[in-house]
Amino acid sequence: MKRHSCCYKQKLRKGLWSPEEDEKLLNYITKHGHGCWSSVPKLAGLERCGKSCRLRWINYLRPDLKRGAFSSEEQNLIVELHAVLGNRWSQIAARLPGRTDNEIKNLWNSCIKKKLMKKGIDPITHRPLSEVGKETNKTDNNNSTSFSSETNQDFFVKQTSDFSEYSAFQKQESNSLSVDNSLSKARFETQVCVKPSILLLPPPDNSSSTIDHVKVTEPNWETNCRTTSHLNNPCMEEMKWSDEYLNESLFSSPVYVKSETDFNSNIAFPWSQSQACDVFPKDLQRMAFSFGQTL
DNA sequence: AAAATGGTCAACCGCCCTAGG
DNA sequence: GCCTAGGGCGGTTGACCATTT
Repeated sequence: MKRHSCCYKQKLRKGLWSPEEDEKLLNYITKHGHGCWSSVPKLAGLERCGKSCRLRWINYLRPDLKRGAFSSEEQNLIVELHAVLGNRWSQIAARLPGRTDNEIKNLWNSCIKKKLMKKGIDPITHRPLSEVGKETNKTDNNNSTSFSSETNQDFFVKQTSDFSEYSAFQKQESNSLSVDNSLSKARFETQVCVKPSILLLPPPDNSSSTIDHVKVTEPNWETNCRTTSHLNNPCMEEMKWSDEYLNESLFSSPVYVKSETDFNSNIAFPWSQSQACDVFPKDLQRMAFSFGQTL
C-alpha cells in the first residue's frame, strides 16, 4: 500500500477527526472558503493532507448536509438512479440534495443491495436473478422464481414505488443498444431495444446548454427525428439538435425538452440541471427499463 | 458474561483526468 | 508532448457498535 506522498513526507495525522480539528476546518472554510485544498490544512492549522480536509468537509462538515436516515422515497430514488447510472455515486448524489456519494454508496452496499437480492432482483442489472444467470441463482431464496413466467415471455421487470411491488412491461424490440464510447459524440448504432417514455440525451459537442430533460412523447420508432427550437428555456420547448448530431443517432422519435418544474408534475424524479447531461446513450436501455410507465 | 458475528459508516487508497508549466 | 500537482471518484478497509450464540 502506498500512502499519499503528502501524508508520508509530512507524517500527517490520519484516522478519525477530533472535534477540535472539525472546528478548525469549519471555521477556516466558513471564513475563507476552501480555495486550493492542498493549502487548506496549513492555513487552517491542521496536520492533515488537503485530500483528507476535502473529504471531511464534503462528507461531514458541509452545512447543507441532510442528517439522519434515508427516507423510503430517497431509497427508491437511489434504486431508480442506480438502474440508470450504475455505480456512479457522485452523479446519484447530485440528484439527492443533502446526501453525499459516500453516504449513498454505504447505504447501497450495506442495505439496498441486500433488499434487492432478497426480492430476487439482481442489484447490478436490476433484473430478476432468475434471468441474470442460472448458476448464480442456485442459492437464492424462493422469491426469484415468481418472475419466471414474465421473463420467459420477453418481459422486463420494472420496479415500482416499493421494494415489494413489481410490474412488467413488454419488450418492443429484440435489438440491443450499443454505443461507441471512443467517440466523444456518442451515437446509437442500433435501435433501442425497448420503447422508453423518458429519455435523457447528452447535448451536442461543445454545447454549454443546461438541458435537463428530454422526453419522448410519441414513441414511434419508425418515424424520423423531428426536432425544433432551442435550449435554456424553462418552459416546455421542442429542441433542436444539430443535423450532424441527429444524423449520427438512430434514435428515431420526436424528442422534446421539458423543464424540471414541469417534469416534477409528471414524475418524482428531480434530475438536477447541471448533471443531467452526464447520462450517456449507453444508459438508455437501463433507463427505459427503469421507467416503463407512460406519462 | 464473554466471544463471535454482522452491520454501519468514516476515512483512506489508488486510479484517473485535467490544467498548467 | 511530457511531467507534475490538484482534485474527483469508486472501491475498500477497519473501527465501532449492536445483536446473536
